[in-house]
Amino acid sequence: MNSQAIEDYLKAIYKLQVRDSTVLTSVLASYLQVSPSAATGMIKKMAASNLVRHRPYQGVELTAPGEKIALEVIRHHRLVELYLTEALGVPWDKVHDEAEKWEHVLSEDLEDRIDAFLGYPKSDPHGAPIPDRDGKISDRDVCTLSELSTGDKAVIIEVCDEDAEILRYLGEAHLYPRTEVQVTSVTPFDELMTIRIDLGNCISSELVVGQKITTRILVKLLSLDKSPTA
Amino acid sequence: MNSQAIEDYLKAIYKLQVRDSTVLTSVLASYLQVSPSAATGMIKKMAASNLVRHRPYQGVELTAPGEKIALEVIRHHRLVELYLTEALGVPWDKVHDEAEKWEHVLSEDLEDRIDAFLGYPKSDPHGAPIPDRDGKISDRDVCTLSELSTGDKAVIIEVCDEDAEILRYLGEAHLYPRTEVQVTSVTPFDELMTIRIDLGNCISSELVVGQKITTRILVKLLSLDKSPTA
DNA sequence: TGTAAAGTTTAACCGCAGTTAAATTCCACA
DNA sequence: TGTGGAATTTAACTGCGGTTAAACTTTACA
Repeated sequence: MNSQAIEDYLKAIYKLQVRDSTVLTSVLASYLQVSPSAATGMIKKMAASNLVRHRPYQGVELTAPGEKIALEVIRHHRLVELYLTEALGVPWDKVHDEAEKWEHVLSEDLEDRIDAFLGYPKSDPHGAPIPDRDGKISDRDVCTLSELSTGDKAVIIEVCDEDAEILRYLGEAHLYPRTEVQVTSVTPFDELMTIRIDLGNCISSELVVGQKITTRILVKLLSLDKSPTA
Repeated sequence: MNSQAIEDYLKAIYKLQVRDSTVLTSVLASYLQVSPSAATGMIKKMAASNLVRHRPYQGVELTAPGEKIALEVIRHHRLVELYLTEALGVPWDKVHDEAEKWEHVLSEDLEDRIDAFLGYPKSDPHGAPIPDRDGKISDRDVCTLSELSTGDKAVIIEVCDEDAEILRYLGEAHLYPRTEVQVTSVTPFDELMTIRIDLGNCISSELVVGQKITTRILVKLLSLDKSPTA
């Protein structure tokens, strides 16, 4: 069995690899809030167990066994997040921190029971995909909200779950997964985006959001209608 | 916050104090499966934090703050045991080991949600009382099954939860909390006890049990009818 | 009442995961 | 192409919770 610390490192490397296929020690260290030397030490230990590949001074990459463990931890995390929301009504800005603790103590048996209780779900409350038992994640055709242009219509697929304050803000604005939005306008330089949010029942609201928000929302483009609304 | 290790020590001392008000280092060490010197070390650390009182070579006792923490951990443990049984259908011989892990990562918020979900229960699946939020445990008028005599009728209040094999055996025999039993006979020397078990619907079964079992079952005496059935 | 055995504590050590400080390597730029 | 600065790694150390071995109490009994 791997320690909780190693599980946290593997999960972090997995997440950081999405952006850059090789992860620098300093990036990993600051993500995990430890000193660079602590990260180096753990990297060497994990490399010795063949969980990561380490090219000194160049960065680190998961091996197949390392990625497998990372995906198991992520599966635990996301199942627990959804379970806490569905079964116990924990608000969506709190489930992440709880799941950070629970993911490390979840037995296979309990994982299966929770999975069955939830009806073998495909995504967590923030829209993040839940890997299946073999660690497979279904492909998705998404981009960030910030990549859209004026007139684009899209449906929210996923929001970043790691900042509770942002989640509370998004919740108040009804920016949940499955909510439809349309880009009304984008300002130059700051790229402030005005979006129309579909609240259902033919009601909608408008909101101006900056890149702190637009880069943390993944959407699926619905139409390519570029005609300016103005 | 106290470490998981300290929580485990406090809980262990609490349980061992039920038998003997002062707990010997060796007894604590063997209960926790660590060396006596490890126990001594932790005892000294906990004494320095005023969680226990230590009389060297004589034993250890919980202080009021130490008992408070022990009861909080026990409350977590028993709530989780019941929750896993009720909400996820985990069999009663497995919930103990799961709860040993979960009890240390349960937030106050989640504790409250689980408590409410379960309807503020008073006892866990094995019949052990759940302390309330202030650590209070309601008084019970119980004795061990081994203390009964021929002819005594009693209702099972609690069974020891720490041995999964015994729990499976008890489950097969329908020896759950709230089951009624009557002592049919007791052999001399070995004190093998024949008991009639009320299975409901006017069906009953008979079983011969030794002290390994009879000392691990807490009952409440229903009648003092001592007339031998023979 | 002296002593041996049993129980307890102390001492020296280990692995884990972190720290700071020093040494090393890499890279970009003059 | 040499060199300074930034990133990385190594070295020395810390606290935690465990270990074994040695030293020390306590106690029971001859």
